[in-house]
Amino acid sequence: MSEGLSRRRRGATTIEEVARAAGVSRQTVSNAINAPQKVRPETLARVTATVERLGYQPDQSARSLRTGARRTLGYLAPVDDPFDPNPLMAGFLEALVDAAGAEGQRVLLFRPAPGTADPRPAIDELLAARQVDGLVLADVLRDDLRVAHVVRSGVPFAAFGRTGAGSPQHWVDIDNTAAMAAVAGHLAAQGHRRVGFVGGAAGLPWMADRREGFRAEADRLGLTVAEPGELGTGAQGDGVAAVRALLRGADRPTAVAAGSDLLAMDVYEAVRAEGLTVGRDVAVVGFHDTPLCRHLHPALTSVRLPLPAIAAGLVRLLLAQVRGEQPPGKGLELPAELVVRDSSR
Amino acid sequence: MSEGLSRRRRGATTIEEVARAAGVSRQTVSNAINAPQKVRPETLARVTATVERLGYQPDQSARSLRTGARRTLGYLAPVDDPFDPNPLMAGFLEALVDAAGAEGQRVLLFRPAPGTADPRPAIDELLAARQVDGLVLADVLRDDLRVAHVVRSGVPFAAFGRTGAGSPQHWVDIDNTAAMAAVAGHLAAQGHRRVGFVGGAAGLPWMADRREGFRAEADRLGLTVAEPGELGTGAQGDGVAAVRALLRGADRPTAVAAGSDLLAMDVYEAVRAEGLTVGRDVAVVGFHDTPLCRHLHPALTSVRLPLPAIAAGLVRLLLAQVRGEQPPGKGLELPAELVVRDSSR
DNA sequence: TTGTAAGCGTTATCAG
DNA sequence: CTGATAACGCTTACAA
Repeated sequence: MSEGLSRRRRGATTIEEVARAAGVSRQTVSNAINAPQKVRPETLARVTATVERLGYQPDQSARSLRTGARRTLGYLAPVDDPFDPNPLMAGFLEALVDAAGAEGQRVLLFRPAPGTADPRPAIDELLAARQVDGLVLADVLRDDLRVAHVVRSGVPFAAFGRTGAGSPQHWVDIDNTAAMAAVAGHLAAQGHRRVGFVGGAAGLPWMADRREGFRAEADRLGLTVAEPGELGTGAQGDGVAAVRALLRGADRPTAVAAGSDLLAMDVYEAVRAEGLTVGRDVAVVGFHDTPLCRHLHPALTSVRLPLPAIAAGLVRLLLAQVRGEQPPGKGLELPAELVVRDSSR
Repeated sequence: MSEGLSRRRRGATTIEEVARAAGVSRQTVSNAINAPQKVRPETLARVTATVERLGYQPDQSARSLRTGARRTLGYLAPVDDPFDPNPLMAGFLEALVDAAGAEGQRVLLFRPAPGTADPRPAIDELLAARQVDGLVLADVLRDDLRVAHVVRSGVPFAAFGRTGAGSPQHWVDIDNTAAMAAVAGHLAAQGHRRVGFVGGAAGLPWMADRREGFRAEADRLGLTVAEPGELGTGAQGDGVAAVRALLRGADRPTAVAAGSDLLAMDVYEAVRAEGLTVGRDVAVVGFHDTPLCRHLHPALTSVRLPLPAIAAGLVRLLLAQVRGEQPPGKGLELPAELVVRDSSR
């Protein structure tokens, strides 16, 4: 019986104890918590006070076993390229935990087994053990293995990033196109006529959207857009070399928009290497508004993602499915905000 | 009864179904999973195969209710200063999830309610609902409110960072002193005689250790150490100004060690602003080895934290307590590795 | 409105 | 080594 003892030692108050202390039955306490309108106000007050006094909370395992609801959302942490990690992972997670908490949900982190790239076994395990009510996926591609898998398994999910046309449109994303159009507009308003775009590794849908959004608006405004040639992500220096080439010659761009703050750092270096000054000779704009921006000199203008709104949207989308409601048939596209700093004014 | 139906829809295989399919009783299946040595090998094989085939995993809620073990560790996400976020949050979390997973544990993220600074109510809630077996705390100070609180509540915990002498020594930390001694040694070996240290906001114990470790070893090696005056964290530019002052005059340091990679960025800027070149006129060393290092020009020498080992140590420490074993009476101090790049050679 | 009884899926106890 | 029975703490019909 040392087992029951150790459990008791954790100070776990049970519903039974609350009931006894309040002079009512177990079920009345349960009702007071889950269906207060079923309890006479005066009884409710007494029970609530007792709950408060004893610091009682229902045991989540017992509750889950009975109701089937885990009150927990799983977040599949992407396996990052250490060279180019998701710069928002930490901030997004914090926003997600807050948004989930506002709906009474916890966030459970999980990852593929180390050394494994395929996340599907990890997903299956989590679902088989019934530890979550739904899943949040980040960095979702149009054609994503994870999405296909969770759709097949039937678990509620919500994606940060867009799913393909064949999949349920359970996603939230920022409007990359509009954000970069705003960047182009900002640069035009500052008087720039020749602008550059640095997007890094091709193929990522959000990067493609940023490029297109920038080019289209720049065209509309009569700006000339230049892009460097191949620009690998990660390997140091070659990105800089490509941007330097862009900055040579008489008709060099007077402003460069980058697809991420890290890429903007490369642009800073290229500008310096060409003997020019960021913010005076060449304006630079980044993307993500990481803490980095304020540590660069001059401070970097960047596009800020509405992380709390994104997280709230994902949680709402997820809980709608958990409750069996029909989620909206299309994704949620949120605006991102341009934060202007000295690098572009 | 639509409730039972929806739960069933999730495809949850029960132990009962496995037992039927394998032609044994429930308990035999349970034994096969939890105490294989109690089951005759041939039966075990049959049961295991059936478990595999049906993708069965015990329902974690039921299991927790019965055994008291949640198989889940709580991670209290620090409320970051957006100006100076913990640069390792993402990487540390990934390591923690991996380390926990290796021991069959999940990681549950939680935070104080938004707008609240005091993490204690959030801790109490999590414990009252019995959702975790133990807690991981990060960025722990010698005299930490959170530590005092969890000690009082009696829940197993492990701290990244050091706890005060009055608290249980359930912590893992890097050897900041030795790491910075290694930095001083490295700079001395490169022929530097006058070196600087930039530590940012005073008062943080790890920063104090870094400073002391650096100064002590520099002294021992006969180096002259200079430090800037007040150097606020966050507010842009003033840190740079302080470092610039340090770099003026004939006996300027030829190398500067920074207490973080972000501070090293300020040093880069100060060096440039003084018309000098990083890596040639002034060597620079950072701390944390964030992805930033490889995006700076020249690439930044930095101190890499052994995140997987730290995470593994924390999990081991935590599980020892959960199992009722006596944890070691002192903390675990792990070495950090100096990664030399072009900024200091 | 309250109390009674049942059962969620699992593991531990104890008899075979 | 295997099979019946009880219990973990809770919620939800159902009857009072």
